[in-house]
Amino acid sequence: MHRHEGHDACRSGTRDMLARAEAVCRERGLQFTPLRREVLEAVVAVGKVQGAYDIAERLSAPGKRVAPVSVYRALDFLMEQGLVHRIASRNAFIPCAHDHAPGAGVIFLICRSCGVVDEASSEEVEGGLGRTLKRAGFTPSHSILEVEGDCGACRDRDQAP
Amino acid sequence: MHRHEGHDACRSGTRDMLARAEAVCRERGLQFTPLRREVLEAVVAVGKVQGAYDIAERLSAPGKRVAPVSVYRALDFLMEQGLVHRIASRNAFIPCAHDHAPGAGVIFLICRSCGVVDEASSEEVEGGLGRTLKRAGFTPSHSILEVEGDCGACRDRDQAP
DNA sequence: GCGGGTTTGTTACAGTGTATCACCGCCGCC
DNA sequence: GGCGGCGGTGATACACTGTAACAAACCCGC
Repeated sequence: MHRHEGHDACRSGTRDMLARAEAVCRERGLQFTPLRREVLEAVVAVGKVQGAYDIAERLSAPGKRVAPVSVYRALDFLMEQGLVHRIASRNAFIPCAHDHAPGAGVIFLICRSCGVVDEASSEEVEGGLGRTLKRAGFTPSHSILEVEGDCGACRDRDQAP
Repeated sequence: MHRHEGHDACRSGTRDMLARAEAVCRERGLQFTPLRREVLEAVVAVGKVQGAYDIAERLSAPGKRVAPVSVYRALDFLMEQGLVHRIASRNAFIPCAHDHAPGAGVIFLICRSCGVVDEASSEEVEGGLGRTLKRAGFTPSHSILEVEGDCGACRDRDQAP
């Protein structure tokens, strides 16, 4: 089991993220278009959960409107490439913090006060879940594990104002 | 770790469920009104995931329309009492199969072909998750764990037609 | 240049959930 | 009996989330 390097590392890079996206697309023969880049930039820049309509609004400017449907299409693409995650309990999207195995059991830690989402993983959880499903005679196709609560940073901030 | 008794037992009882609901409400000094009863009946009777609008339609009849907003209010109430669960990945609702500790880490097993939702639990998963959160410095308020896939019954049916 | 695939823009619409206000029924109180 | 409060319901309207369908633009290889 391991845990990743923290938000600073995640946030380290709009640049890193874009570089990763470009690499992924080149490698797979897919187009990393301006719209897809802008949507990814918006998701990474904010770093918190935000809805597709928030992103659309953020990308829109007087004279240049980005329709939600375009954002959805870009997000679908980015999710297929594993660059963005969808948070089901919030109908919202976040950047993928780092490369993890495509089907890996990611645990999303959603802070309800600051909206930052951390990613964790645990072989213990994953193994236990696999055994539980097997015992239940259930064949999984995919699973989501989202935890809402307070992140350490917010707790510290609230306690020492 | 344990697993519950299977769908037959869950389904055993619209009657059991209603009795439980009445008991819960009486005990807590809350009203188990006709509307709330009807909504709970509809959720239990179908047994599969269904949206609030499905329930509203099911309860409506020529001359007696039940508005979705009323269904939502009843569902909110029933969820607060732990009689109904919400499946975030489907925007849908199911009856709570049985009494589990209010905050317990329930695992939802959602069959994508028949729509039946089984509930499981695992101390291994729960313990591992707790340790992972602690290590991440994250204080959970609540979590959801939903797995989509094929239940044993559907797999058997499909393999031996 | 041309044909065929992919991407984007645009409009419209379906599905999900909430806010607001009025009304009703009930209960306790004067 | 009358009055006021309170929770529940009905009804309308609206906000938010997501998708369908079609046309136009773009790119790329031929």
